[in-house]
Amino acid sequence: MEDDSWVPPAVLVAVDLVIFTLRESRLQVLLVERGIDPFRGALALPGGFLAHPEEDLLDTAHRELAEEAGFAADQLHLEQLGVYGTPGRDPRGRVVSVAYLAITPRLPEPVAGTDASDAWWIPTDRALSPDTRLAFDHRRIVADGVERARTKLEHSALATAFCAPLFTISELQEVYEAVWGVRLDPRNFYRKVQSVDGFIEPAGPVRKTENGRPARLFRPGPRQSLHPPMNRPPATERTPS
Amino acid sequence: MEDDSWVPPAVLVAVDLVIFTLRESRLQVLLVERGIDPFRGALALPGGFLAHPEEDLLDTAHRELAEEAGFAADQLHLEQLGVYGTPGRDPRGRVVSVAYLAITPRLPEPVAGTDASDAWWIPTDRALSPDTRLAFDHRRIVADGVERARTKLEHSALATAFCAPLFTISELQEVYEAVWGVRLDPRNFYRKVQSVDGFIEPAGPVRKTENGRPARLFRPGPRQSLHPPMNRPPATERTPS
DNA sequence: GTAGCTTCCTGTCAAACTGACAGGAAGTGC
DNA sequence: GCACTTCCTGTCAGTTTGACAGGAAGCTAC
Repeated sequence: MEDDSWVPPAVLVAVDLVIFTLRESRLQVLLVERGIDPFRGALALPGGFLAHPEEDLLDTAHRELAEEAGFAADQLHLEQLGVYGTPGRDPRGRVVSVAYLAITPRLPEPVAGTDASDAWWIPTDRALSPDTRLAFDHRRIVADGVERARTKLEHSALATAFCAPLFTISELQEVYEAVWGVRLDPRNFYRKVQSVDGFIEPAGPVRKTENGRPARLFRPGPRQSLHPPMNRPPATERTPS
Repeated sequence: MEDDSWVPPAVLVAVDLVIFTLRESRLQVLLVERGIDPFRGALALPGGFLAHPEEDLLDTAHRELAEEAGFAADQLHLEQLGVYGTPGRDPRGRVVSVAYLAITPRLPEPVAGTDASDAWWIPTDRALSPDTRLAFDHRRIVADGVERARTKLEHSALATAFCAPLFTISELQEVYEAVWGVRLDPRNFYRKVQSVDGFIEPAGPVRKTENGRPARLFRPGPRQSLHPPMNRPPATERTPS
């Protein structure tokens, strides 16, 4: 500060994406196999550096989302997760990475026509298990993403981002059960979810078939924050069998 | 990506601090008057660039905290708030700023012996009012900080960070009332706050005098997350007279 | 000392919410 | 038709919430 000729140091800024979806009733995250060093062969979050010095961070996230996973901007939830800038987290040099949390409904095909062709949906509990090797500090970032999703489910309408535009109440319950790793009583869930003011609203008299009695369809309501919040049961912390 | 000679762009990384405290029963934020262009004379959050290319972000935050406000590392709560990297937010060039949220108990002297001598505690509602000119996008950052504090008060023990090591229940209530901008019933607050498991614990038979009947003292409990959460009343959104 | 003031703390009560559970409604396949 | 599925409505006891009464324990004024 005292030295007028002092110039602040410049660092590389990257964007990493934690993309969540629900598949086979489990919370899964999109990971790519790295084709280059460092961490060649390890799994990593999709992401990359700013394309040019004036690219907005959110634009970078959207661009990577399209390039690496083929997602259009408007079909998913996207929010900032945090910054990860510990020196030494990237062996190539100082890289500050901005992590974004993206949530998408289950898509017809896993990952189609992507730039990084070696991309897979991995259940989060497997991604976080000790014997899965993740590049950089991406294990921590995934863990933070899971934690964020868990708490946001309590007092925001985030769960609907996992669902198609129209969904049934049991589909919504499936989201809560998968992310929280708990079983919920369908009847109490049914009552609760409809009593929270602008959470979900009925979508016409339309119905839908599968196996049993047809279920009513709902769409996301206007409310983003839930009052009163959804009640997370005292953590059995076991994935529902 | 296709061009092997492509080099990712480097940008400047700064750290900004949203430092909250409680003074005169109001939530206040520490702002400094800028002595240099751009935004000379406007109010801004304390902060600065990385001192050297290998400085950790959290270290930068602690260093600025000490330099600009004279706070030691261990006497306050510090957490990451978010990243602000819109191109054009700093007229001098591309700057990506990492905002940290700091919370400190009320201190004997406002701001003593600081580097930036023109620092003041400003009530947040005044800082956010239209006729206060804040530098850069700091208005947005302060607003995000307030919002973060409000929601974290609901389901974390953050409120105790505003208090001295030992505090009374009414002091704790004062925090909730100031940050939420609501009046709470002391009797219900008293009951609720003690029923939440590890939130606060009694600190000896010690007492303390002021004006009326002496109050029992408490210290922060081990629990960081509150189950069940504190209940935020349906937003009158008026500061308590 | 007592009256009057302050703030702190305990207790009560009705309304609302929660968790556990019974059982009927509306589809499917056989 | 029957068995089986899932969806939806209801009941009921235990807990939590919000509103409020009133006593306890300090201070100051007289």
